[in-house]
Amino acid sequence: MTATTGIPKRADARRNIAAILDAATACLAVDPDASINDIAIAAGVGRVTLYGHFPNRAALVARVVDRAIQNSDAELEAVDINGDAHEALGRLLEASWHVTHRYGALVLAAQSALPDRDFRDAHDKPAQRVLKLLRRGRREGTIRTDMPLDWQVTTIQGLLHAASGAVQRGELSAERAPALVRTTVLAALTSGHSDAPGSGSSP
Amino acid sequence: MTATTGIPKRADARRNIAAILDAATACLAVDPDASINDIAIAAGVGRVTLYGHFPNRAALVARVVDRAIQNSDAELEAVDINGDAHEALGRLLEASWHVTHRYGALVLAAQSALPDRDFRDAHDKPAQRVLKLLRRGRREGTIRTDMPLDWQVTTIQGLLHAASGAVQRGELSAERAPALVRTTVLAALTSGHSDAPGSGSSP
DNA sequence: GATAACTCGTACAGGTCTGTTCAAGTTCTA
DNA sequence: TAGAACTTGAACAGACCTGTACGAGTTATC
Repeated sequence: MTATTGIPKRADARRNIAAILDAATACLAVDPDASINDIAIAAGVGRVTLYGHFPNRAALVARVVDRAIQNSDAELEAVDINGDAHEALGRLLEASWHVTHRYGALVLAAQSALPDRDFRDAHDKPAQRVLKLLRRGRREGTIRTDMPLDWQVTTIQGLLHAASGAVQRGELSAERAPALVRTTVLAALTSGHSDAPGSGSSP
Repeated sequence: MTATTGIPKRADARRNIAAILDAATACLAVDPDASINDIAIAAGVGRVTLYGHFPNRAALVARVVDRAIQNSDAELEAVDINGDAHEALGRLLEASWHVTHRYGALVLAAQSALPDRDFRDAHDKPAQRVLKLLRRGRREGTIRTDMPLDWQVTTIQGLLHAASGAVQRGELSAERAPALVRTTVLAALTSGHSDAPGSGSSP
């Protein structure tokens, strides 16, 4: 996706682009309606410079989201999905928490700035990972099957967002959040008896 | 709260005010950033007429939210809180679902248009009811006590919003939602064994 | 049916945001 | 060090929103 043009950008240009992308990520994660002006200022460049690198708001948001997805994907890819589905889901949840918390409301910015299709594709990808794991858990009997699979995904996303919001509002410490999300989601989706008292660190 | 002025409004004025309030509720529930223009059109009145009844956006939103809170409160007040806490919470959840679904994103409109204090007060009130019930459930041993009370409230709100969103996006039918919310929340917050298979209609 | 209350369209002022242009500077690169 | 690439502030046009003003037309109410 990186420009097919043979001429490489100048060093300062590349530096600025990176700064803009970083600033945009930070701004949009907090306020999905952050203006181009705010972002330019946060990046330490002029508004015109920003427009020199990104044709419009949508393009910028798209790039930011793209990068966020890529990073998130790498982070989630590193999670060990094998072994007991219950345990694996727990690990995936904690990793997902970090991603959700870091990128916060960015998803909302994407939703209003990107064409529906693009947004859909981007947001669905991480869901696939969860979906796969849930299917396995259902097959193995650790995940309850008396509710739609989609709803279980919705449940997970909902709780992740809720936790992220609570932390941002200062109602919950960022340290406690991942364990709580893990415990709560597992309790909600587990079929039989549920234990998982502490945030177990058993090797 | 209704104007202390002795002179009652004319009939058509009252009718229009009602129409504006209804339209505003509907518009804001879908898009918290709906413009005054959109609302006026939806209400079937001129923009100027709207400004004749409400001095500004904030005042209109405040009235809409006020009414929504009042209605919600009545609806939730009608729920039987007595008896088994587990069962009672189930009933309260289904009622809460209807409220959440009806007023959707209105809470967001309130958040950005109202002074923080007013908003806080309004949104905290319904939470009190849940809080009270959760406390009792914890005391009685039906609700798990190994996670903060606040988090449990957050969990409930998060799942309600998630369900509302899923229905609006067409991923979930409005009929199935209440039972799913109920089952899922109870599974998440119940301490011991959890049953609640079907959406029981046992008298 | 007369009068006050109400509505309506148009139009305006002030604000914010987006995206573009331009002319002048700065900095990388070769 | 020369030239191309890049940055920059100021300034503009266009869009949209809020809130206000006005004059003419409707409609409830007594």
